[in-house]
Amino acid sequence: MQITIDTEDHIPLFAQLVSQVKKAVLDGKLSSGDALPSIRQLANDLDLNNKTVAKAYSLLERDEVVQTKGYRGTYIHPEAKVNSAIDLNEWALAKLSDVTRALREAGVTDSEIRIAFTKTMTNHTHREN
Amino acid sequence: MQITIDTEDHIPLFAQLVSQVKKAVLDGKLSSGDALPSIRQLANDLDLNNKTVAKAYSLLERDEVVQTKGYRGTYIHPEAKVNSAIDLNEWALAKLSDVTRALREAGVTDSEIRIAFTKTMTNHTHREN
DNA sequence: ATATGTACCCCTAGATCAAAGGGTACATAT
DNA sequence: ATATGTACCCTTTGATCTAGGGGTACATAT
Repeated sequence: MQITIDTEDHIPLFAQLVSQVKKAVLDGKLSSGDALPSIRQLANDLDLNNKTVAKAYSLLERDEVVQTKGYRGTYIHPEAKVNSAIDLNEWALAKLSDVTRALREAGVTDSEIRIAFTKTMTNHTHREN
Repeated sequence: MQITIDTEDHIPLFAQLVSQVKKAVLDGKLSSGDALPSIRQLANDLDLNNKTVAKAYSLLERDEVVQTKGYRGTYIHPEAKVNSAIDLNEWALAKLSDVTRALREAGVTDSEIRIAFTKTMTNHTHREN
């Protein structure tokens, strides 16, 4: 498969990787069971840092577009085609948009909304990347 | 009425003002129709900036704890006692907490939640303080 | 030995924001 | 003239976040 990264682009590198893999799946250029290059391999080829590629891969795994088989490498997920069409982030955006609109209509200040938001994010026993 | 401000406290000055006025209303020390000191007057007494006091007053007005009558000054709102018990910010906190919990359970990253949040806040044609 | 994904630690460079203050100006009414 | 709330302008301080990188280590299996 072909992956091109534009370092000049304003879109984060890991995000470019993620969407390119998803696009390749939707276009049929990658299908269930296909092997992806290893993290270190791809990082080397594209002249990216390991962690940038690792981040993209872990996001793809969470979206079930990719399956990691430990030391055996990373492969396209059986349900990849379906899952590539689902955009978790857009759903999150919609959900948050609903709430903030309701809060604003109730007279809550933007500033207050932000403060309440960061409070929920810091209190809520955080881990994650 | 008595208002004491603790500059050393981690709680914002305007927030201290707001909660002290609400508390005074709940305790019956201030009741409907009572006049509050003017913004400039109170700022001078407490050695605060005008804008800090003005911010507190405008929040109190939004919460309908206080009523501003233009050049005639600021007075306690008829419904002040009821409205002093309502905490808009806690409600906002609860609402946001619900959504972020749902998003997290769906596998959305904290980072992604934050990004989606700021997107809703910036896109949504903002004004406000 | 070597390669796999993964999990930590630290760091930098930007951006954005809250809180508070400083200043100036305005219409309104006394 | 004076006082009222209000609406702008701009600034500083400190905090927090993203994206990205650097490094090191680990268990697993070939």
